Amino acid sequence: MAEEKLENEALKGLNPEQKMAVLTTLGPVLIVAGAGAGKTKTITHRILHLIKEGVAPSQILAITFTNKAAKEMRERITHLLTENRALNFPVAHTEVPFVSTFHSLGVYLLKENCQLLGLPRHFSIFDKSDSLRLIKEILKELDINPKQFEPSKILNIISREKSDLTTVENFSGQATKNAYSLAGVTAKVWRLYEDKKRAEKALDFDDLLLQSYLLLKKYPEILVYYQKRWLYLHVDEYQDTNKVQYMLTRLLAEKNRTICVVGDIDQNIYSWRGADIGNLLNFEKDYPEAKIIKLEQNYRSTQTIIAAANEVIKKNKMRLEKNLFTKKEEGKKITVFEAGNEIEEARYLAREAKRLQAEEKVKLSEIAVLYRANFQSRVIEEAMIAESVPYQLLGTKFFERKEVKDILSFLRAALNPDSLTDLKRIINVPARGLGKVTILKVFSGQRADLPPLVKQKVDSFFNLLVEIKNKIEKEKPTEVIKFIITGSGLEKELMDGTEEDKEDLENMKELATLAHKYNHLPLGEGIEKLLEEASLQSDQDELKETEEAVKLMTVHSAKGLEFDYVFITGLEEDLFPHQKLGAQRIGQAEEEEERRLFYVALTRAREKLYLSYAEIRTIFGSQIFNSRSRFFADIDENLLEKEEQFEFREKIIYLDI
DNA sequence: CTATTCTCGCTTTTT
DNA sequence: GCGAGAATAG
Repeated sequence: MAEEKLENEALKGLNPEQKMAVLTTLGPVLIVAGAGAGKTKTITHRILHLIKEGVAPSQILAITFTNKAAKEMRERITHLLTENRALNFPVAHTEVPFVSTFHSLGVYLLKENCQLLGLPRHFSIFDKSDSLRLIKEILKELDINPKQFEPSKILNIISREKSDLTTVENFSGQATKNAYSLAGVTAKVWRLYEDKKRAEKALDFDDLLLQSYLLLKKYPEILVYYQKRWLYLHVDEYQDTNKVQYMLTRLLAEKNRTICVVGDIDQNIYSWRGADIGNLLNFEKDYPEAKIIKLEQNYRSTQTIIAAANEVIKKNKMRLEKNLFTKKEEGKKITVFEAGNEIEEARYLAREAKRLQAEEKVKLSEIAVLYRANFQSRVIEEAMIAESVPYQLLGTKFFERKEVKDILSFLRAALNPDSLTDLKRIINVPARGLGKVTILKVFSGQRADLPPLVKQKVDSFFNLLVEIKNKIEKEKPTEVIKFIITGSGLEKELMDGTEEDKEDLENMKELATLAHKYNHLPLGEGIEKLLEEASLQSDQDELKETEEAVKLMTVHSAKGLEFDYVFITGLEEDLFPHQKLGAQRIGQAEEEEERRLFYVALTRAREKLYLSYAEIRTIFGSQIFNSRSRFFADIDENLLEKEEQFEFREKIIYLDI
């Protein structure tokens, strides 16, 4: 019986030979699978099989694309292990496979070897806005016009180069040509950026991967250590790996060659971030002895949905031939709704969701609304509120909220006194009467020369940080955060402020609540984990997972998820497929990536799809007329039905301001 | 030197 | 229609 439960859906579709290959091949395995074929499940199954065969869980490493996926996989493995204890698994229950994202793995590797790298254990992790602020500062120092050389563009180049394993040194070497070109400026800025970052004892997102790679490359004995430690490697969403991730994987796998990767080139939607499908296509070259397994049966969607998805993706030229099939029923037709504008579109979604719940007894949590760009969520939220449909917005980063970042900065600054970025952020939070000039003086070591009154204020701020540090060593994370809120005077300030202030305070308290789950860890370690989770943008949404609500998210963040009912919105030219403002027609490669993205969106649905678009959309406050997306032409008319319920076509009343 | 008001430019997608 | 920097008032 228990054996039966171990059997997973994905493997049922394989012929016995393939099944054996997945489970028993210890050498390299490449699983090429379509959407909904059970890629992640297959990895999970293989891991369990290894354990069953006597492999210690601690010798297994699995890399997933998101933290959420990692968490789910860990839970599933733990669950199945407990369930199958009766089968006499040779497992000590303290042992768990190491399941994480590449970035978490990076943090882990760098922390374990921090002394060697000259880093403190509590190194800060820069997010994009931290990096951007630093680059702006550098441009100012260099007296470079940020309009001529945009900070975000410079950061993008640096980030892409780092993902491609280019270090500052290499880049400066290449880009000596013209000091006034973008490359020249970038080289100069990048150098300073690295220096300042190092002085702050901080790493940025790309460093987590690049530095990990360089560590293993530079110290062969360390590499050997990890190769011995993780004998069995698994990588999910292999098509989305970039060069650093690929090289890191290769280093860890090249000796044992017991690597199993899973991917689908039709779902490569991160090439803008350096993801290279070549990594997947070249797997056979890297590991000539590799077994290749194709999974084409989809266990998720109805025939209608699969037919539409197949038709869409077939239009792409840069792909391997693959045809998904399903044994599920034909299913409902795809509903197309043409809205006059985005408000009407949003109202339709909200009402239809409400109708589905009332008339078809659909759980709201089984309904997802997908869109191309985050700004589209606003109108949808407003409609959900107006129609009083409970919703949950995914992807709004709780940790990116200003007030939450402030609290986190207090923690970071207390632990890492070198972190100028954090100090600058909070030295005047709440307003202590310390402005730009004072801050400049404080950080250029002129603290003693300040006017007495100002000096007193500055000193009390630094005393607060010391107090926080003491609390971290003595109290549980929840208590530390509560102390920051009260001790800093933020509570007093915000309590009798505006409605918005009170909301900010609520979010800060929410952080204290969230920190609760780290309370059981040894003192100090909890805060460390909290900061790590915050920097790596792990999902905090799970907190409200139980809530019965429609889920709103971008197509990108819907990857790997599935829902019974899926609305794909904003299907207009220039929006989906997206086209940068003012750019010329999108090229072949871009169009194909957008099409893959659309394919990902389509294949999220189990039961039914809704496609909608607006004839007029307000962007930046001005009205844009758009024609419907070219992707409609890819889908057979017979699979579609038009929404003709004109009750939704009410006149929209425009408020004059 | 700091606090407040004002204006301009902006938006893919994310670990 | 918002949020970060500049201009201006205190």
